[in-house]
Order: sequence, then C-alpha cells, then structure tokens
Amino acid sequence: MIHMKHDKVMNIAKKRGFLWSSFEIYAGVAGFYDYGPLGALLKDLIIDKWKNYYIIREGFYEIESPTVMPEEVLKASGHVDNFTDPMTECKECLEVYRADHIIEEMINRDVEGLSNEELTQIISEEKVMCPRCGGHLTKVWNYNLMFQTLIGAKGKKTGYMRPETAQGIFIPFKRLLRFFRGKLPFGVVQVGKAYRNEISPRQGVIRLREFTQAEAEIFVNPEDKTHERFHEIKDTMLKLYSGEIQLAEGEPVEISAGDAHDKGIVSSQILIYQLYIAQKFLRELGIPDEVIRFRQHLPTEMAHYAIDCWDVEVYTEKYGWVEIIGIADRTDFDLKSHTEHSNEDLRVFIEHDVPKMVKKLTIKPNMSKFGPYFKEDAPKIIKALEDIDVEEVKKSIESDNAFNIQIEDKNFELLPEHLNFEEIEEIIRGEKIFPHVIEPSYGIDRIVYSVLLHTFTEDNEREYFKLPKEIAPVEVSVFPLLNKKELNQIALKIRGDLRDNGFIAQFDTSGTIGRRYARSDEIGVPFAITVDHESLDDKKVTIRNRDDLKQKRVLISDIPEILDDLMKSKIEFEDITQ
RNA sequence: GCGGCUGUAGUCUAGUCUGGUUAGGACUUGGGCCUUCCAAGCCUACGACCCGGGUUCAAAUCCCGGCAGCCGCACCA
Repeated sequence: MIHMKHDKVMNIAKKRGFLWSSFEIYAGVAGFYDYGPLGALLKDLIIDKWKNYYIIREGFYEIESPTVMPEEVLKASGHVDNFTDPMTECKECLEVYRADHIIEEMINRDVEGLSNEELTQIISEEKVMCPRCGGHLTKVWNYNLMFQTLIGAKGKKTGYMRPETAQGIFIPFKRLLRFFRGKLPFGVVQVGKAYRNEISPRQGVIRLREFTQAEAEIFVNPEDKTHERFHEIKDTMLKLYSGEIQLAEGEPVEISAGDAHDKGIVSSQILIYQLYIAQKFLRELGIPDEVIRFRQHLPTEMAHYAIDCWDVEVYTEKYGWVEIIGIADRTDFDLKSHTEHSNEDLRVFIEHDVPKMVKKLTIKPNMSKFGPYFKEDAPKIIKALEDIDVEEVKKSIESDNAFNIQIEDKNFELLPEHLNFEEIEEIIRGEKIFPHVIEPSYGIDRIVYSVLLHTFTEDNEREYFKLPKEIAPVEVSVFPLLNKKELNQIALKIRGDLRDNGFIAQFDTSGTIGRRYARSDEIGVPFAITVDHESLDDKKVTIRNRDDLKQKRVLISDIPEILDDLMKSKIEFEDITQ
C-alpha cells in the first residue's frame, strides 16, 4: 500500500530535522526515534500548550518522579504480574503464540487467569499442538513488556523502567494530599518518558519503546463526579463512538456534552469535561474535527481497573484510527492497591456536610469495685474491653449475670457490679474514603505525528506544515531580497533585534528569494520578513504571511511589536497598518 | 519472534543477473556568479555501495550470518 501523505510528511520531517529513527549509524533499533532540532522545539511547544491547559487553566500542579521504579511499586500496580503475555513456542517450527489464545482456540476452553504452570499442564494433558506444523509446544513463559534493570552496585534490587507516568503520582499521594490541604478534588500532572519493550514495534512513531506521556491524575470524591464548569460546555458537540454503537456496527454520532451525560453515554460530567478539553486542545494544534473521534472501550477491552474509558482517536491514512489520548475513570484501584501493599493509608477524610449523630452503647467499668477486685490485671481487662462487642457483653451479663473474658490464657469473670452500660451519642464528622481517579493520558509522540500529518498542506505547488503559529518551531524568517551585503546587514540587524525580543528567528541568503520562502514555508514558519533596496531609504521591509502569501510593508522599528501582536493573536495579519 | 521481499550520497536512482579502470546521473545542500518578491539559470564543491565474515588475483556484484525497512502472521496493560 502506498501512503503518499505519510511518506511525504516523514521524508520532510527527516530532511528538515523534525524526526528520524535513532541510532541510525548503527543501523537503528526499532521503536526508538530522535527528535531533531525542529522536532524538539515543536514537541516542547506542544507540551507547553498542554501545560497551559492543565496547569494554568485547570489549576493542577506538576510533579516529576523517577523513570526507574523499584519492583514493589509495579508489583502493587499490577504491572509485574499483569503487564505480561503468556507465551509458548513450537519446538519444531519456532512459531511463537500467546499460550492462552492458542488453548482457547484449539480446545475451546476458557483459561483466563490461570497461571503459567496450569497453562503448561493443560497444553500437555490436552495435547495442544502447534496449529501450523503440529509440533510440540514449550512450557509457558511470561513476556513482560517492561524493561527490567538492576538497582545498585551489587544489583540485588530489581527495578523497571516505568511503563506509565501515572504510578509516580500515586506513590507520593499522601504528600500530595497534604499539599492540597486534604481537599478533593485536585489534579496532579506529570510529563515524561515511559517505556514498553514491545515485541515488534513497526508503526514508526506511533508505537515506540520509549515515549513521552503527559498525564493528569484527577482525584475526585467517588460520590461527586460532577464538574463545576460543566454548564459552560454542555452545548459543545462531541463525536462519540460508544461501545453500544460499536457492537451494533454503527457510526459515531455527534452529540452535545449535556446529552452525552443525560443519556448516560459517558459515565460522568468530569469525564465528559476531559473529552471536551482534549477536543479543544487538538483543534488548536491544527487537527481538524473530521479526523477526531471519541471511542469508548468495550467491556471486554477495558483494563481491570477502569469503569469507563474513552480513547481520543485521530484518523491517519496509514494506520487508520489511532489512539492518541486515553481518558479513563481508574476508580480507586491504584490507591487501594498501594494501600494494601505499602500499609500506608492512602484514603482521604471526607467531612460530612452535617455531622451525623450516632447512638452507641459503651461500657464504663465501675472502678470502685473493678479496681480492688482485679487489682494488677485491671488495666489489661479495661484495654481488652475497648475492642469488644458491647452488645454481647451486655447480653451475657443480663442472662448469665457474668461475662467471661480470656486474656493471655487467663480467664476473668466480670460480674454485673463491675460494669455500667451507658448509651452515648457520638458525632461522626466524616469518613475516610479512597478517591477515584480520572486520568487523561496524552501520547505526546503520537500527537506530534498527528500534527505534522494533518497540518501538512499542498497547494499551488507548495508543500508545507501549516502549523498554528503558537507551535511553529521557527517564528520568523528574515531574508534579503537579493544576496547583497547592504541588504544582508539590515536583515541580520533585524534578526538580532527579533532574537533580543525573544523570537526564534532565522536568516537565509542561499538561492533565490522564492527558494528561501519555500524553505521557510516547508518547516511552517508563519511569517517572513524581506529586506529590499527601498528598505535602505524608507526603513521599511515587507512582512509576508505564510498561509496566503500576502505582504505588508512596515517600518523596521515596528517589527518586534507587530510580530508580538501577531504571535499572541492580538491582531490578524490583515489588520497590520502599513 | 516466524516467513517473503528489499538495502548504492540528505532524496530518487544507474550499475548487481554475466565479479574487473577513478561506482554514473538527477534533485537537495554549501560557496560563488547572475538576479528587484515566491523552488529559474551558470560555475564549483561536499557527499554513497547497511554491518561482519567467506569464496576469489579481484566483491556494490557470488555465498553465509547479523541489523534495519516494507508486507503477511503473531503480539499490542
């Protein structure tokens, strides 16, 4: 199959320094890509924009945690045990299979959740053979997608490269909760590398072994998944491809955020709000609506920890619909699991709106009798009574006139005169709960690819990335109309001024003016400034708009201000006064 | 990981079957000339046989192994 656009985009990306495969002079390694000079800038600008959305607009805070994680963490998260596939290999033809799949296929038996040993046993007992050549299969082994490493000089401690940035946020939850002064909801983000040792990654930058994630973990009260700004977005249209529609083999439907909530298509306001943010973000990166859709995970494909999960997918000619963002309700799975494994209480105290009054029967030892009777054993007994079922004691006393209690192999008989029962009213101000986690997870590399693919434009024999100016790696080009010393001097001076004003500006004298414009357009530079002979007299230059080729003549001294206004969208190009 | 196909400058490609001078061309890129606004022209320079081993007097060319890419299978919390 020919993928003209993909091939063109990747060729230009390689040629002009956006992206290329890593370790090229050593033939490369599949699943690793370098960002070149322009690619690194572009990626940073996209991440900046992402942070602008999540940190500034949503009010979340960013943290940074290590990419190497000790085994315990990933044991608790389930990655050590579950981020694996059981594999088996044919001894004859060396074909590799998913062990569970082959058993289900060959003998039609559900083996989900069985251990490798059990799978191996089934294979030998049921005589499951290689479906291709009939050969014997090896015993089942786990292929874990994580990169394993050893921590420390003696290498006794097993570590893994993190398979997602999320875990780095769950681990310091107690400190984060304290930072946010104990109140839900709050959000924490992390941008960084994650690692998955894919068996055979062959989808370019779409499937990398080392990739960049931008994730937010939003901790919410499970009883309250509303969003305070939902009313502002309820009329926004979203193209939803729900599980139900997928099963019915239907088409995605355009539906308003409000309806999506009212009809229960998306499980909560806060989840829909995240879909809305994702859509807005992608639009502003120059990805058109037609190639964006939200696809709900089917119950069968949903991760074990999630109750609802939507992928934001972008259409690509080469790979079809590609997940570039995953938005999941992870519930309390992670915090609960880390609580069990670490013995740290990762719950949050939720104060009730109105304190609850609870009537409760308590035991009050009658110390004037109790003390002298039990003497040195009295404190022990009192302590034991604190943890005991009061109703049971009361019943026993009422029916048998005694209650027997065992402490350290000794029996004590409590008599009615030793105890008073009192009904007290207790005030319950709140309860401890595990927050639920809403997680938008952005695959930055896939987004960079989508942006390049979908901003790539061919018109009038021009081929260029029509990057929104906000994410253009180079903001302005400065050229002499002709490669003459006196023009170059002025152009260099202008470039210097622009750099002093914080713009990324480039200067180019090679070839003719047309070629220079073409080179500048190709990498998506939104504006070009050209110095001509008249500039020597009138101190004016032309400024050219990439997208419509229009030009305006402006004073050299006004350039930094004009460009600043243009870049910040305070004015449009046609508003420039000559 | 398995099978098939492929691997020559930044890009596209000639040469490989049939081993033999200094691996040829086009585009791109750098420098220069020319040129008063959108990849023009001229001069000039830089730049390649995927890696390793074998056969041979001699390997881009034949053989073996590796790596990478593409396609199919498998895999894809």
